[in-house]
Order: sequence, then structure tokens, then C-alpha cells
Amino acid sequence: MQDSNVASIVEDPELIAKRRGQIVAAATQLFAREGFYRTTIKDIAKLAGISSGLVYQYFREKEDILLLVLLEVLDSYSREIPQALEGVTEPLDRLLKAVDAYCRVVDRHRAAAVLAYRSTKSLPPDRRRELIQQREIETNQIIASAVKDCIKQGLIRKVNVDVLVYQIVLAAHGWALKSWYFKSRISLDEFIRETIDILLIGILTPVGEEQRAKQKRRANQRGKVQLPT
Amino acid sequence: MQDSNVASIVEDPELIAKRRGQIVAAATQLFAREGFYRTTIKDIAKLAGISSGLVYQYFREKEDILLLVLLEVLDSYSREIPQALEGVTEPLDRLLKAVDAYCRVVDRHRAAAVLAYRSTKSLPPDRRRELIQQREIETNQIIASAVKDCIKQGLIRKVNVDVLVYQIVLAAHGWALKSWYFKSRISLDEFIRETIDILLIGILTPVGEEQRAKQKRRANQRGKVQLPT
Amino acid sequence: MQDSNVASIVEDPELIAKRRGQIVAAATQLFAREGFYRTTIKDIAKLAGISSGLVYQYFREKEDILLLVLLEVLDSYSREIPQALEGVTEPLDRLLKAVDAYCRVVDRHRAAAVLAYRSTKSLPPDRRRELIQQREIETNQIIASAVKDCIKQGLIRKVNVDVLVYQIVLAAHGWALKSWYFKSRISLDEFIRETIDILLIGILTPVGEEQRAKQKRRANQRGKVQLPT
Amino acid sequence: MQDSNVASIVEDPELIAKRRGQIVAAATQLFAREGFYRTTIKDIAKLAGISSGLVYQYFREKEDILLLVLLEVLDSYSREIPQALEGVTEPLDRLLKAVDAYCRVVDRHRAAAVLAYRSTKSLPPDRRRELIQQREIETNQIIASAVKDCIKQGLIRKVNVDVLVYQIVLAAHGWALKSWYFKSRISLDEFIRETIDILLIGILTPVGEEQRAKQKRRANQRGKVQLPT
DNA sequence: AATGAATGAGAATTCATTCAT
DNA sequence: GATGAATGAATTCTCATTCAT
Repeated sequence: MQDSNVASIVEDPELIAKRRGQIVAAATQLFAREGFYRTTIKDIAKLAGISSGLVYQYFREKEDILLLVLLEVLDSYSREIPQALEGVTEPLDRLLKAVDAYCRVVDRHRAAAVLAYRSTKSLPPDRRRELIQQREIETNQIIASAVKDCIKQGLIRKVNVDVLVYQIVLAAHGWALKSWYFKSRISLDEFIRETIDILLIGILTPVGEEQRAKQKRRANQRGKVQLPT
Repeated sequence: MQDSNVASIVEDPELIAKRRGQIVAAATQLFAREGFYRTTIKDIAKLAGISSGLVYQYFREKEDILLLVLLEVLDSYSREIPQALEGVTEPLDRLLKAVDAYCRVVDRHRAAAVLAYRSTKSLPPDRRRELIQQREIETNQIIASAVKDCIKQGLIRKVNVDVLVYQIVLAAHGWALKSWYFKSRISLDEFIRETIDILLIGILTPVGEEQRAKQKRRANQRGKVQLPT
Repeated sequence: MQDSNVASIVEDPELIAKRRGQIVAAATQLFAREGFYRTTIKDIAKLAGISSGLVYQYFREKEDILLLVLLEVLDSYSREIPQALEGVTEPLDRLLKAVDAYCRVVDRHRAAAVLAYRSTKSLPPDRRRELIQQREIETNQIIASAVKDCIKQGLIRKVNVDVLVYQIVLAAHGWALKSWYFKSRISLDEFIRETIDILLIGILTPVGEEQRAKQKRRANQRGKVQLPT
Repeated sequence: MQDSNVASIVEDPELIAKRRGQIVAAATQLFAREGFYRTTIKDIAKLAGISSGLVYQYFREKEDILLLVLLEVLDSYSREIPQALEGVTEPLDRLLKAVDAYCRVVDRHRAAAVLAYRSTKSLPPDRRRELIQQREIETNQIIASAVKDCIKQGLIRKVNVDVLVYQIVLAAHGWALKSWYFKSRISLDEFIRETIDILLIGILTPVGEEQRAKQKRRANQRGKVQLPT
């Protein structure tokens, strides 16, 4: 549990790490289940097995807990995805593996992932929100650089990287955000497979030259689309 | 403003519609800007130009207002998208138009769209959340049926409809959810174009037979992907 | 109960006056008995016969109550002393009457008078403290102008007005501040009589010329003292 | 630092004296600047250079610190005034010197002097307050006996000793209590001179027999005043 | 003796909700 | 129907005091 601008009264770094760990773990659970405002400091303290006053030895205010909870989520992304990519060298393999890993991290931290969408606004709008956004951008870099490598090697088309990256990210988050829907309909493995399938080769059917040209024209009216010939 | 299981003390349906309209409009604005918990009934009443007591003649409790606000957002989708599709008959055209329309509706109600992600959990978990989810499923049907039509006519591949629909939906919502990122980087038109581009034809480069086979094999390891031959 | 920069949520001035009156009366009693910090809002509300929440419809924070309580005390001085002087025209008579009246006001508001000494520091140091001090200076003007009139007419010596006025004021306040001492030893009437006695003619014995000169010389060593010849 | 009924866990009297000295010195500073309730044990401990837990080895509770702080202030009076009187034998000289010394002690301990007025009520009303009052009475004895000596020797009139003593004491304290007023208007030396001037010979102008008789009559109506003939 | 982490009672303040007018 | 004053439960945060080390 890094400090991240969050002040603590206690000095001992080990103790800080331990206590903050307890508190953040409890808070993550409760924030995810009940939401930030419905969760009281007393609830958090009780679940963490400490007194409510002690929370304030490690966090200046309730919102600081939320901050660390959210940073934890983001950190779990930028920790676990690179880890999954270790040893994978082929650019396209790396990209696919990254998508796969992202979805699986989200799945593992499902509640926390949703939390990030729900509660970021509960932070005061100052540098703390920026902290979160900065972290999100950093995490996205992992995906982005995999995408760029693929483009560089001509493995994927020259698409807009920002849009593609967020398409991937949102799809992954979607597994958590819409788990109420997917849960009973599809497994994580299938979800990942289908998502990659669509992303990689699109949805259009392969068509004869004539058809394709027609399709292409129609699609091109919508904008930049350059169907492969 | 339909009643939607939300009880009111006042009888006159016209008055109910008018007052609820005022209140929901004010609440939408404030919930979007400040969040559900930070917004007080007094704030809403003041912005709506009525007294705080009067709110309770039209809503049993604060959460009922949120419910209507969220239903309003969802309704704006299922109202405006079909409207945009009027007169468009070709299935693929309809699908592309639907995506386009969805993104534009989200753009218009940006704050409200984000609100749906942030505040749904503020509703008690009972039938009210189901109400929202039911409505979301209904809205998604519009996209889903366009997809299915395309598949039926062989215009797009047999992809998993649920996954594709949510991919589209999340991409559209992404425009609002990540507007802090896109705002300074890309226009709505570009965003829509790029999104459709990726969805339609995927990201892989068109390759010679040999290459493609190799790619395909690799991709297939990841799951179902069946690259077109 | 004038507003004095203290904000209220309620608009109706009559109601404000009534409620603030209740609250300030209760608070005065409790602050005097228990001190500012030992007194809780709940205590005040209960004694005032209202709910604790209602207090915050008429005062923004606890310290605002203290402010009004203190201003009330000071106002009682500047209201009651001039009233006692009505019809008294002879300057010396006015001065003596003023001293007498001051002591009696202090006696009547004994607890509140002490409160002013105890709790002014509990106010935030900004303009609120200045407000109190400004008011004190204004009240002292009543005494000061009586003193000046006497001097102008040659009824009393040219003493330092500031010092004299505070001597009078402190003596009057002393009746409250040291009531634990005086209570069992002397009556208010006696106290006033003795105080005026000392102030008017000092404490030195009338002495023969020679003695007096010696005394005078000794006294003069201490400073400005100019014994009358 | 005498024990004064204040219990300590530590045995070694020297250590007790040293630690209590540190704590009381720090507390005096903080109480004076921030007030009793605004000052925390942690603040005191930090300023005293010890841990907060250690405070409770030398004081049973926070109020015990206040008690010692206040006793310290009172002791500084009864220590420094007699010291200033050393070698002064003439009764009137002693009285004047006592007044002078009192004002100067108050000036030196200005913050602490005010503290006594502000915080005595923060003590529980039991024997501890009595302890303070007893000490105050003792200090006043120094002034009182000087006054009595003067009266005995016919140097000053037979005025009410209690009233006169408190008049002197309050005037001296006034220098601290109203320093916000005097600070910019008068020096300590002037203040002392003027105060003594008024006390010694009163404020009435010396007048011809006829005038004086009139004045006397008027003054006498107010009470006991017996103008010297 | 000393430290400082831990406790938990307590207090100010807010605000959804009710109710008299 | 409408108003807005009144209620009181609930929550955050502070800090005196205790206690394990």
C-alpha cells in the first residue's frame, strides 16, 4: 500500500502498510457492495477488525480511503497484465494475451472494477481525480503499446489507437459492468473469445468482389472505413 | 412522465406529469453534476422552482426520483434511436445508423449517461434495479434486432449477438464515460467513424493466404476465432 | 435579536427573532453555567424546547450562537445604562448614576457578564471578535462621555479618560467576576457605594499642608500624580 | 512544581518536578494561545518534547494540567510581588510599589493572566476551583495588608479593604484583559501612573469650601462617601 | 520510565422526511 | 395543493485516555 499523497499519523511504514491493507480491503468490499456513501467508517472498521478511531490514524478522511481503494484497482491492472505478458514476445500474441489478461483481472476484481465507475465522482474534483485518470492512462499504455507494435509490424491495420484501446478496455470492463446480464448467459472464456473474435476480424462477412465493393462504398459513406481488398 | 410504479399523493394526472417533469429535470441536472448523495431534496426543489415539501407529494422518497431520472435516460435511448432509424430499411444501414444514433444520443445526454453508471447502485436492490435492467435490455433489443437482421441476410458473420451488442453499447457509453479523455483528442464524428471502422472489419491486416493461415492458427488458439478465408 | 451578520435559513423575521431569542436565552444560561465547550447543541435545544436540528435553521454553527449571546450581553449594557440616565442632567450626577447603573446591569446579568470574559476567545479571531470589541468600545463611550462632560465643567480632574473608564468598567465587572468572593461579604449597594467612594475622592487621607506636600512628593515620584493643594 | 494534590505515577520527586515543569510550560503557552479545549494533549506533549502517553504518568487528567498552570500563574504573583517589596518599609510606599509590581507581573505574564479568567471555569467545580480561589485570596492578602498598614498609620482613609483590593487587582488584570485596547494607546508606565493617580486622590476637583459642601452632599446621596473637609 | 498505537465515547452538523398552516 | 418550519436519526471526525511493548 503505497502512500500516494495520502497522509497518515502513524510513522512505521510496515504498520502503515498492514493497517491500510486491512482498511482498504474492508472498504473495497463494502464500497462495492453498498456504495461509498452507504458505507460508514464504523462498518469499515468493524470489518477490518479495528476501532473506528484507528481508521483516522491512517487516513485523513473517508474520501482518502476511496482514493486508495480506486488506486488499488488500477494498480492491480498494471501489475497483473504485464505479469501475464511475461515471456510473450510476438506482438500480436502480446496484444491478444493482454486483452485476455485484462478481462481476467476485471473478472477477479469484478466488484472493484464496477466501483471505479460508480465512485470516482465521490472524490473531490481536485488533483485526486487527476491521480486516478493519470493512472488509468498509464494502464492503458500497456494495451496501447501492444497495439502500436502490431501496427508497426503490419500485423494490424492503422486504426485509431485511442479508440481501439478504449474499445478493448470498455469491453473488458463490460464483463464486470454488465455481469448481471452475462452471468447467466456466457462464460468468461467464451466472452473473451467472442470479444477478440469481433475485434480482430470485424463483423462483416467475407464477400465476393462485387458485393464487397458495394458494401465498402456504403460503409465508406459513414467515414473513414477502408475495407481491405 | 409515466408513473412507473412510483406512487404520488396527488391525483390529477396532468399535474403529476408536469410536476414530476420539473422535478426529474432538476434532479437529472443535479445528480449528474453532484452525484446522488451530494444532491439534497432542497437543491432539487429550488432548481425546480417549488418547495421541498411538495416533492413528497409526487415521490415517496428520494430514491424514487433517481429511479425516474434513470428511466428517463433509458427512455431517451429507446425513443431517439428508433426515430433515427425511421425510413432506413437496408439491414446493414440500419445497424450502422443505430450505432451512429446511439453515440449521438449519449453525447447529447452525456451527463445523464454517466449518471446511469454512477448511481444505479444507489437504488435499493429490489425490483427497482430490475426495472432499470429490464429497460436496458429492451433498449439493447433495438441494436440486437438490427444485428440479427444483418446476420439473417448474411451481411455480417454469425457472431455472438449479446457480446456484439454490448460491445457497441459500451463503445457508445464510452464516449461519455471517457469524455475527459476524448474531449481534447477527437471529435464525436471521428469517434463514431473509428468505432464503426473497427467493429465492421476488425483490426487485422488483409494478408496473403499463407500469412493469413498462420495468423488464423495463432488467433484460433485463443478460441473460436474463425478468420474468413 | 438583530441579525448581526449571523445567517439564518428561515426568512420570517418575527420567527427568527422568536427562535433566536429562545436559543440565545438557553445558550446564555448553559454557557454561563457549563462553559462554551461543555455545552452541547443538544443541551441548548432541549432547554430551548426545540429539536437540535432546528438550531441550525437559525445559526450556521455553534460559534454563531456564542456571538449572539455575547452581543446580547453588550447590548444589555448599552440599552439599560442610557435608560437609567434618562432625565439626569447634571454631569456628575450622570456619571455617578452611570456607574451605579453599570454595576446593577452586571449584577442582573451576572453569569452572562462572566461569560464575556470566559468565552470571547472561543470565537474565531476574525471580524467576529472585532465585532465584540467594537461593541465594547461603544458601550464604554457612554461612560466616557459622562466623564468628559464632568471634566469640561471642571467637576472632575483631568485624568486619563481611557484608564478611568476601564477602571469603572472593570470594577463593575468585578462584581460579577469575583462574586464568589463578594457574595458572602458585601451587598451590591454597599459595593457600589464603596466603589464610587474610592473613585471619587481617592484613598489618601486629607492632611495638613506639610504632610500633604511630603505625600505628594512621594506620590509624584511614581508618576504624574498631582495632589490637590 | 509542587504536587498540589495532583497525583503522579512516577516516584522520583526530581523527575516529577522536571517533567511537570516541561508539561506545564508547554501547556501554559498553548492554553494561552488556543484556549484549554482547543489544546490537545498531543500538542502539549509535542511542545514539551515528550510522548503523549507520558503526560499521563504525571497528570491524572487534562484538567489537572490546567490546575497546575493556573496555580503557577497565581504563584508568580505571590512570588514576584513580595520580592519587589523587599527593602521597602514605608507603608504607603509599599502599597504603591505593590500596585506597580502587580501591574508589571501581569504585564510579563499577560497571556497567562488572561488565561486565568478564561479557563478557571474549565475546572470541575469541586475543591480544585476552591484551591484556585484560596490562592487568589492569599495573593490579595499581600495587597490587603499593605492597605491595612496604611490605614493603621492614617495614611489612607478607612475605605472598604476588600473593595479597594479588588479595585487594584482588577485594574492590574485590566492591563492584560484589555490589552487589545490599551496596546496602541498607552504604555505600561503611563497606565500604572494613571491608575495610581486615580486610586490615590480620586477624580473630584479640589474645590472651595462652599462648592465642596455641595458636591459632598450630592455625592453623599449616593451612599457612604465622606468627602474630606 | 517512555512510547505511540489503539480505543471508543461524544459532538457538531446534515438532511430526508413529516406536518401544521 | 403548496409551503417551509420542525424533527431526529445518522454520520464523520476528534481526542482524552489506556495499554502493549
